[in-house]
Amino acid sequence: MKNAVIVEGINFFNIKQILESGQIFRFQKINDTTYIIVAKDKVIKVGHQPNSTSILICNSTVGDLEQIWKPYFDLETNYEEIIDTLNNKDEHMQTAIRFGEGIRILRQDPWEMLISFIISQNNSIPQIKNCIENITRKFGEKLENIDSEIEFYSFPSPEDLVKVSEEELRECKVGFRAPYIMDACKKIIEEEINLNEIFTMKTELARDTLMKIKGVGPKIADCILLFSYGKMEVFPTDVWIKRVIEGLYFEGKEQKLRDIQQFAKEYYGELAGYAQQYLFYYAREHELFKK
DNA sequence: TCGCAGGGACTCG
DNA sequence: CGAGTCCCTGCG
Repeated sequence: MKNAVIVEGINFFNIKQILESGQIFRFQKINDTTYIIVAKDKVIKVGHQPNSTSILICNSTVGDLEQIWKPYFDLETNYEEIIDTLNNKDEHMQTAIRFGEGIRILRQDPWEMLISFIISQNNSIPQIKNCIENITRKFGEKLENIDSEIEFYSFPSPEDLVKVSEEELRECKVGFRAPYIMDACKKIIEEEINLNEIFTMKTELARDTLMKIKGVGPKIADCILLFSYGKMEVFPTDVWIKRVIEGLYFEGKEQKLRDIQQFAKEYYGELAGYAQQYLFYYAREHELFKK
């Protein structure tokens, strides 16, 4: 494989856990230790053996590694410290962390996350992936291939998507979310919302700003804040994590969304986002607290 | 085979 | 607030 780089000395990194913890939709599994990822208008292949401290990244230069992939994979963050702190909370958290201690929270593109999580509402993961792939194939541009078998496309920009009709969007099978996507495009193009400014906003204002877009409620806003803006104190609360928290900390009694958020804020503090990822991955893989 | 629910949010009453 | 509704399709 041409242009492969190796990163050494990385602990708490497991490519399968990172990609299958629900934060990313554009990846393809080759086998348990090899995945293709499409991000930043690039296609890379990542190879990593569990318990190894080195990561192989194909189709990357050393420059890309430093500028793009180290931040993208959150390799600069000290996960040992995060894990130590969360492990002190209780045995549930310890169990969840032991199961998914190689999870890292990716820093993905805000625009792509905005559209992707709008699509995610009341939808299943295979279906979400399909919609996004349809959109990239229809409105994106073909990316340089790393091995001629599969073709990948860039995620279309707001400028690309704003020209698209509702009917064309519906052809991508996004259904009732098509007007939401159009509203997102419109608000970005007309500069009612500037996605870059959200980086510098405090979390509350950032969330309120995102929620001005139709189809973006608290859960989707929090996903965007966590998975692309590095706002680690948010706690995206979907039906799964809600049942997990109710099951572990409220004797299985149903709570209001507000109560779950309040609990997470008090109990996990600025590490709430990480806690959410560990709990979510653990519960889903084991189908705990399934309805 | 077929009906149902799925990582929510909107819109009413 | 609470309940009903929303495209679409993978999965039971």
